[in-house]
Amino acid sequence: MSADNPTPKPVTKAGPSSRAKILDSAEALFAARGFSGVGLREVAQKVGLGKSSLFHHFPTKLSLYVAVLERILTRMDERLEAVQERPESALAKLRNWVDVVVDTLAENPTYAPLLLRTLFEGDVVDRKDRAHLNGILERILSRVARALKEGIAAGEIRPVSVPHTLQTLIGMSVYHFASGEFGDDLLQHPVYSAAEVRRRKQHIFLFLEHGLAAEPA
Amino acid sequence: MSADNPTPKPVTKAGPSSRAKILDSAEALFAARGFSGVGLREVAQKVGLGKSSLFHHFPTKLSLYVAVLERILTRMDERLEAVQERPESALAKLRNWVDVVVDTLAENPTYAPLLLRTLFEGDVVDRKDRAHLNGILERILSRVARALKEGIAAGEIRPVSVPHTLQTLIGMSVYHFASGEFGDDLLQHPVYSAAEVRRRKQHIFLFLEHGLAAEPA
DNA sequence: CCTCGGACCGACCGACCGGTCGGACGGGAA
DNA sequence: TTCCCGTCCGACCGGTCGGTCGGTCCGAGG
Repeated sequence: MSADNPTPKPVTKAGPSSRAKILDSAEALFAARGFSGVGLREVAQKVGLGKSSLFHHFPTKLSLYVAVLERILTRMDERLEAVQERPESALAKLRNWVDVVVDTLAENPTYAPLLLRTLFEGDVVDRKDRAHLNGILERILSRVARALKEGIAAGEIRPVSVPHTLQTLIGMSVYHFASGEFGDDLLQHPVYSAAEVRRRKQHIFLFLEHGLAAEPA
Repeated sequence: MSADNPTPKPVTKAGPSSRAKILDSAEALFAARGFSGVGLREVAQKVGLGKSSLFHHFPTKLSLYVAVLERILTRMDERLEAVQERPESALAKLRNWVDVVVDTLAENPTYAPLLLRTLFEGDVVDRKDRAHLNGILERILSRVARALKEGIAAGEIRPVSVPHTLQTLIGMSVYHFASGEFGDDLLQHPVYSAAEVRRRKQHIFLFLEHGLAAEPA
């Protein structure tokens, strides 16, 4: 069903691990052209293996795709977990998470496109795998949802709809880094350039705090 | 290159127009599974024609895809054009446009997924077609961009980055309606239900005006 | 020494892909 | 009636798809 153990045994010694190399190549290709747009021959060639060798590590093309997604979601979750939750204000917590999410997406240009694609290609992933991936995603989102609810209860945050706010946050971060050449054209600089990443963070922060309206002063 | 005239001649009489039926079916399938995920046999079967008949209306699969996109962008542009630009406040103009865009996306569930997909599958569309589609898109975005700039100049809107704000607006509207089952799960109701569409609009309006922070009062 | 098993490979399978071709059908003009 | 032309179709093309199969290679363990 879903991918098996990350590595059944650490390879005995500690090679560059074909499995990891396959995941790397597949991640790049799937991000660029999607599940149905990528052939296993291409993946194999990019890794430097024969196509049939892929099947020694992943039973089907789909299981490879799911393994790629699982690795991304797990890494994202780990990075968010590492952010200590000091008893700050809810808005400050939100700032921290946006900070980490944007950094992670910016450092790994394959993540945002791949995550967004999965929403569309969701029907290619069966219920079993979906449930598994949703579990990891759930952990990520629940952290943010909790902070939102606490902030609302404390009167620090407007009584917004939590799910709608989550959608807005995803849209502001994931979509932006998945917008590819279109985004590059719209901003007149590369979306993934250090300067634009910084601007994006600031834009999101200020938007969360003030919206678009100017200070009433 | 790009699709030819919307209809070279109105079909002589005015049949249900095979061409339009092909576009309808292709739009639904491409929205669900993307360019490479859909075969022309499937499109033909859904229309009720033989596969070879498709080639009498569109020279290649790609030209069909581009024609679908063109129709969507054109319709979206027409609906936005119909919104008269009474000399309102910039924020009120923005509200009007968000209103129209959300309505259009909500009434046509294929639009949002298809538009977002195109960002990813952009490399399948050649430069010629890209330029043509971007022209239509440009008209849509420039309207909003102008309102933003005017609002900023008038001191009504914070001095935000216009491109980043456009990205945020797209994320809040298009992404949300493209989020499929994931969105349905997150909200606990269908994203496209009338009630949730209304809530989405209100969420966006209030977010634009206030962000997340509670009134300082 | 021999065996065992994991990693790897080339050749091959049936199915399906986008696209072509020659012709059938049918209504309007001459 | 004849011809034309737009619409449509079935059969077919070369090529690629995901996946299978039999077998090679090689280092570890007895």
